[in-house]
Amino acid sequence: MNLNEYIQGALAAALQQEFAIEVAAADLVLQPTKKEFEGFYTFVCFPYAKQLKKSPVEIGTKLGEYLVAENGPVSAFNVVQGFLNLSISDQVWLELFATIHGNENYGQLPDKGQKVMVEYSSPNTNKPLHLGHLRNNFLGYSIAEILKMGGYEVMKTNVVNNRGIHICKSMLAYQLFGNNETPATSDIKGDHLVGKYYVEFDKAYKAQISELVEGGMEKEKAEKEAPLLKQAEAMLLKWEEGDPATIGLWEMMNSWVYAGFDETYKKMGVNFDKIYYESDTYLLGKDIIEEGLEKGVFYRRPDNSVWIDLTADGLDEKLVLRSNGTSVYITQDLGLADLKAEDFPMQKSVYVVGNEQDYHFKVLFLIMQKLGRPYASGLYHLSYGMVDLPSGKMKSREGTVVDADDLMQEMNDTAEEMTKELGKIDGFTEEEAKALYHTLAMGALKYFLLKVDPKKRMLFNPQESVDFQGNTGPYIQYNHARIRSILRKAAQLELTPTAPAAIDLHSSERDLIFTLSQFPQRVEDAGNMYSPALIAQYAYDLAKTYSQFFSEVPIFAEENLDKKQFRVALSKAVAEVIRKAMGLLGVTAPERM
RNA sequence: GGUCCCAUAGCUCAACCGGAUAGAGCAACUGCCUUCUAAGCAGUAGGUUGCAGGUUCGAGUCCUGCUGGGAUCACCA
Repeated sequence: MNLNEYIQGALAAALQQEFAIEVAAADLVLQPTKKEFEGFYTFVCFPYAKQLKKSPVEIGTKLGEYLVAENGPVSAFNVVQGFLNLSISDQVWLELFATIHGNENYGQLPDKGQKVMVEYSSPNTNKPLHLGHLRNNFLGYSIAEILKMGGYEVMKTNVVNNRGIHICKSMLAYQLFGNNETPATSDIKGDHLVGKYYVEFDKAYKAQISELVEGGMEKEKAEKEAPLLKQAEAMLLKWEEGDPATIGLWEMMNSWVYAGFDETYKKMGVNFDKIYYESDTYLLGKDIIEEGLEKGVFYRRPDNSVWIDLTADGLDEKLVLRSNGTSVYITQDLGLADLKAEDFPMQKSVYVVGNEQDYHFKVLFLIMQKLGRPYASGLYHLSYGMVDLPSGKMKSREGTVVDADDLMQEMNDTAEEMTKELGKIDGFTEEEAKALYHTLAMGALKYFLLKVDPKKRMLFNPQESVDFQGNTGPYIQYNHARIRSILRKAAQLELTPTAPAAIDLHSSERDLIFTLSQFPQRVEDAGNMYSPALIAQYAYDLAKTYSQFFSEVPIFAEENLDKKQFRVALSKAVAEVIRKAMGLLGVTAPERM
């Protein structure tokens, strides 16, 4: 039963009967009634006032009377200004609850028969993951889970940037200064070790530039002429030729990085169905250049470079192939788009990439449209804002980058500290306690990063950003743990969670059923808007509503058995939905905390 | 300079297709643990939604201009 749709239908009928106007039921705006008014659903009457030449209050009253008179779900109404507020009978709330209570798959939307690919993470193999990557990974994982629950078949992919000049820089620095150290001999995690040499390169390179500048060279020229850069470029050429020594070094260092990333991904709790490596895909896309030239989408300049003119679309002219015939960034993205569609024929393809690449994706998608790719209309750039620090933007050169591994470890420590302080781990084994710290740490961190609208840039203060109280992951986790505790006790008392046919409801019980009933729609909305933030807000809303119920309504002290069993059932349903909603954010809901 | 994004309470964030007196959390203050987990609940205080116009029954939301911040405009990725 979908109350929302039912009421829309009834309102449409009422408008027809009472005022003889035809409105499509789906077009009727129904919003949740504000807390300070009586009712659950509100219909705004203003839009019809002009058309009907009647006051909104009069319209609302007529509609309200009609809805109550039909003896349906609407038990009462009130009209405030032009707002028609509708109350729902307890009978209907209980029927609604019965459909939720018995349903293991509650929230899972019907199969849409469509495939979606979600690309996220997509790291460079020359440095470890940082705070910005955390937002990316959590977003990507979450939106993939949301789309799954929304009825799509989802493939999660990761495009690893494991080649190119920047990789050669760390390889070169390692060759020069590495003394053959390895993650094992240095006790440094593989990705951090490689990152260290990327920094080493930059230092030495800068030193060379200053030297050249002191020797009288212009800075710009020095940046291009520095021997280290020349060496790195030479190394890239060797790599492309397949020089065994270069490839060997590359493979060794990459394997360190992959091992390091795997560890970090595991801690983050994210995973992928398919990984693309740029070393395999960087030559793709050249045939598309030919195709585009034939179709007249691209044009060739006298120097042999290939371009697309997007000025008619409000963009610029864009290079798609260099004059020497080699690829640029977008060339391989064109090829990769086709490869993805071939591997997984999808209706939608989501790229989780920061908003500094908005322009790139506009161009990419536009080109795919012009080339007539059938999947082009389903391409979507999930563009998210940067994560700023109190000191401003993260800058690797200034050492202000917040490392992902470090941050997760700090969160773990904080969780441990707080949990011990609160004396919450009596009866936990060492292992259980550790697992809980991790669950809480990741819950806090993921919730913090996901509750904000992805499009917006956000601020992260390492000292104080991640709290464990109020609108936080642990608050929601806490409510889940409390319910699990109640359910354990209910089982001991041999109480059967039951959805009763007829009892009087407490107002906080109605609130809970109402909130529970919103879940499927929220999953749908979050998928359509590509916004885990909607799920985060929902989870908080549900937990908060439960918390209120918990403090206002007794469960085991209730004498009426029907009510007692109902409250257990209601609690159980809330725990289930909290667990599912948090699962959509990649957050685990603990049994105890 | 062109294009795009952002600006809401002291701080971090909400506000669904334009709807009621703009909501939460943190920080501050006041109550509430002999009862199902106080990582909690209830309450107080905190706002000219950057500024100026416009559109309309109604604007944080749409339009124009301005101010401030950011991104991007490489034969880099």
